[in-house]
Amino acid sequence: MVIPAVKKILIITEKPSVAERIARVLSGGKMKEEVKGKVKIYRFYRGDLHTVVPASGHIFQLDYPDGKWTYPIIVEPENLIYKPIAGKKAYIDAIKREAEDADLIVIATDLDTEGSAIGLEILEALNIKGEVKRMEFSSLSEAEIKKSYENLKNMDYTRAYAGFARRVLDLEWGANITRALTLSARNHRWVKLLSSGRVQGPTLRMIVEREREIRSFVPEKFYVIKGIFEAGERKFEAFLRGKIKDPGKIEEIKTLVGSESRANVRERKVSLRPPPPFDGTTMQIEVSSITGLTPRQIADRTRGIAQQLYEAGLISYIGTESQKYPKSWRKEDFLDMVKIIASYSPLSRDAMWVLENMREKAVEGRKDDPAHPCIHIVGAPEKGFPTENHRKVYEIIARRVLATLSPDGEDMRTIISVRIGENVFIARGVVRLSDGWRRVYPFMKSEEKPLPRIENGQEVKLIDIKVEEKETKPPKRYTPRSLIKAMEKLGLGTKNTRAVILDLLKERGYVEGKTFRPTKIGERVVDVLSDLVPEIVDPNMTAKLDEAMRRIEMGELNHKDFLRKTLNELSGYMIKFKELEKAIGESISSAIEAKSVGTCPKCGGALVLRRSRFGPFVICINGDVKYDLMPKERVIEGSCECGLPLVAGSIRTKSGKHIKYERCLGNCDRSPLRCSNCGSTAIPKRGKYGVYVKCSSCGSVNFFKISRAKRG
DNA sequence: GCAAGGTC
Repeated sequence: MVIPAVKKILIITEKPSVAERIARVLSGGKMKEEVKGKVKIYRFYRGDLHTVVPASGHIFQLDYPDGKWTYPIIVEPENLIYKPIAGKKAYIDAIKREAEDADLIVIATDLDTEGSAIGLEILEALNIKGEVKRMEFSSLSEAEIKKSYENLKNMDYTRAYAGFARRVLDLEWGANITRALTLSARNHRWVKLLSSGRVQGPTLRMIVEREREIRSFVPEKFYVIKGIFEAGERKFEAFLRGKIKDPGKIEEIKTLVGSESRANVRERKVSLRPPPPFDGTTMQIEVSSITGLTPRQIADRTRGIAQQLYEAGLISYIGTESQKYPKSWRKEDFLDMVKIIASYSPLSRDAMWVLENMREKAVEGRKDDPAHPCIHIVGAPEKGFPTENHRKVYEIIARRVLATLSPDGEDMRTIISVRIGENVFIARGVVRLSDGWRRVYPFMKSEEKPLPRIENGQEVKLIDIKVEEKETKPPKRYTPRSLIKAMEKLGLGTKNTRAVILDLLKERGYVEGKTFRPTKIGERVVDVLSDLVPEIVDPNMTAKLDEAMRRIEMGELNHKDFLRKTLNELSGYMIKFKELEKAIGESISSAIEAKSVGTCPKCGGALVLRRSRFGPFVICINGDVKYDLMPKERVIEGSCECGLPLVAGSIRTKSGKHIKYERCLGNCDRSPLRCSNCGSTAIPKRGKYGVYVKCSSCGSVNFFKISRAKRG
């Protein structure tokens, strides 16, 4: 008897949820789950032995081989290395172990350049040899998973190379420019890090340019002219069309008072479609603006209100990016959902109304997510809600769902225009004809502005003119939202990275405030880069990269050729930078307002207050001395007799009493903190588990809790 | 100490 050899097929996915889904579909639900470390892997037989193991996004990071922190540093792409990303070890280990005895590796990461690059990085970093295939699917429907599995493709190397080229370019340009900026400034002033990159650069430039537009803005006066008209018994107001800048025009218009003319009245019915169902992001934004809760309170992964509603089985997955209902849903499924809402008494009247007036097809939005449908209702609470906020969030989501199944609303829009000579006055009105979905979802603004009934052609008389003086306003600073939109328009960053990059600009000290005001350093960095490395502050670089990636993927362009060319360009810029390093450094560092808190005892330079993730510290601008502050201490006015600044803080004794204290930054003898045992100077220290006070002479340790030391 | 991109 011949026992047929069973092969081991290893399927590697981009994330755990996809591993689970693929295993479930291909095994018909009969897979076995094994937990390796914190990673869940799945095994099943389908003829051969199949193992599905997830990655977690990128698990290796492209980096320079260890070396000196200098520039220019241009490394051939093949000499860059893949470093394991901290925190991803469990995934790396699981994949490595499962790949060892696999006969066939199937890369089942997302079907885009980044997904293929993740596949390539796993193959190369783990040195996986042998047969490799690619599973190509763009949705996680059962049919598509099965189809892609039955039609395995060759590994899509060109697509992966396109992603690899992006990574190399971003790393080498970013690291070179960051090092160049930082090192040049450091010769003059102490700076932590001055970074830039393909996305940071143009984004910061937009912020700086906006600020300069605001600064150079000259307001202009203009006039809004309102005519009061009389038509028989009725009166209405209409605005003169056009922007009036010439005050002489006002007098001219005033002479028209008393004129008669005929009204031109146009009416138009408009239907207003319901809004689409929520995806995760729009849910957060909208629920936050209706309730005043912060997006974090709503969607925090562990304690968020919506997250809890999801875990309680009341709403569907909130992390979705889809604004579409499940593709498999038929009319009955929608009816079932509305019935669930109807079973929740505060909404049952509205839900019943929707059942009676349900539209043919639910309204859906453009955004889609292969893994999850839009946020919808899956259950009703049995015994109310734990808090009022839970109730509010649930009801808003339920109402949103109802709205998508409700009929259009209808408004009547009226425009009355009156011409007197060359001047046209216009009045606009809106009246609600039917609420439609607005009955169940009353959160979107739609104001009614009724106008008196005027017939088309009716005679009207201008009886008064009112003038309001106004000024043109400068453009507004960016808000996080408007800036993210602007980035999106230019193709800068991705939906996952835009907000992260804005945080980074803040952390670097380039911008401050809620409305992105550039700091002096931010402006100087933009100026220096515009001058020396214009490419890195130009959104065009991203456009060029996108085009190159497209061509690499199509096989029209060799990624090595592309990289050679762009790294050559970079090298040219960096050589120029190095030559001018002194002047650049002076220029940047002159913008760094190192607010001095004292003078360095070693070199006499300024002492400045900084903050790291471990807490505040004081450092000499030349880096000669550095003093840590306890997390809640601050530098206060005046100085210790030894010349160093004084700091103030408070400690809590074991009995819970708070004691305020001041001390010398250098903990010299004048420090008022005394050991409770022997009376000599005691020094607060920062340890792993918090802050404690240790006596320098008798060594006794008093555990005063100042505050918990932050973990890195 | 760096970038930008995934995922959590």
